[in-house]
Amino acid sequence: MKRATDPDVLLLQAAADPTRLAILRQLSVDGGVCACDFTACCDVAQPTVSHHLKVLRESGWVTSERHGTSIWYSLCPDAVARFREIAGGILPGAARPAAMLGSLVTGGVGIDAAASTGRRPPKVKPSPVEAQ
Amino acid sequence: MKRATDPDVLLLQAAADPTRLAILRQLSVDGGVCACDFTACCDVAQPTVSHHLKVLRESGWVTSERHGTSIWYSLCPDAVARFREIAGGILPGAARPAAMLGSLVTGGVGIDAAASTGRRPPKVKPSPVEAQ
DNA sequence: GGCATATATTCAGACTTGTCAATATCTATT
DNA sequence: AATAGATATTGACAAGTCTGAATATATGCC
Repeated sequence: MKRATDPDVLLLQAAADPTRLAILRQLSVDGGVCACDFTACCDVAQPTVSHHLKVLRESGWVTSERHGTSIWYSLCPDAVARFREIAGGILPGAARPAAMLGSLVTGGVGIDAAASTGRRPPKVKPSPVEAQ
Repeated sequence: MKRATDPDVLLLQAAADPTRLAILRQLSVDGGVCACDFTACCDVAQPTVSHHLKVLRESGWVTSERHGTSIWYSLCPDAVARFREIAGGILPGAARPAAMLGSLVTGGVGIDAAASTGRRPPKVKPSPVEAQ
């Protein structure tokens, strides 16, 4: 497996687990939650909760604060904001025919279909939109 | 590993991979992209691209459409919208002291801190907010 | 049909992840 | 200091994932 280094991917990977998403949602509802309470909402053993909390901590999703013997977790606003940005950055731009506008619209950032692969389109390479 | 069944988790899992996130972002920029072009933007072999496209297809992220020998992929608006909803559903509600309002606010959906674990808070269980 | 191109599938290997039992660490209380 | 409770760490195992080589399938053109 190619170890993920992109921070966005790390953030998504941390959220992409049933137990951890449940933890995030619980924190979203309750604001600050004692670590001991997650064993109930997630139906896993205590070491497992601790493991997932560690993953969330190291990926920047949550911060912890000790109070007596228990430890309280809460969401990290930066991570929440970044998550929204990632989601907001993906748009279904299916209306634009890539073959015609792709290189213009992307301005060199995106793929120039012909140049990137070093080959020509077979004969014509019609967009799925304009074809039909 | 506990197989994920929650559709939200499946959607996140599909996006939480460097190659697949790159594919999603490329689709977000270009609208409709020929499968052959992803090998360039992701720097992986053709079978690998095909594998990731399958994952994205089965998780509902993309739809495919054949045109001649090539196959065009585009983002599925529903998945994009759902992704935004998931992101929007996580809020850093750290301002609310869970110990005081938790059971009231969640109305039985969230955790009732005292009841869920079948035990009482040690002596007092102060919120990290009100403590200090 | 035969050939070339594009995409999908199969298979195997290396690596990662989720889980829990056992144990350790830390804190507060007596 | 001893004890009790909460959380973290270690270790091990099962299961999943990513990857690419080899191969199969599908489409279009001659």
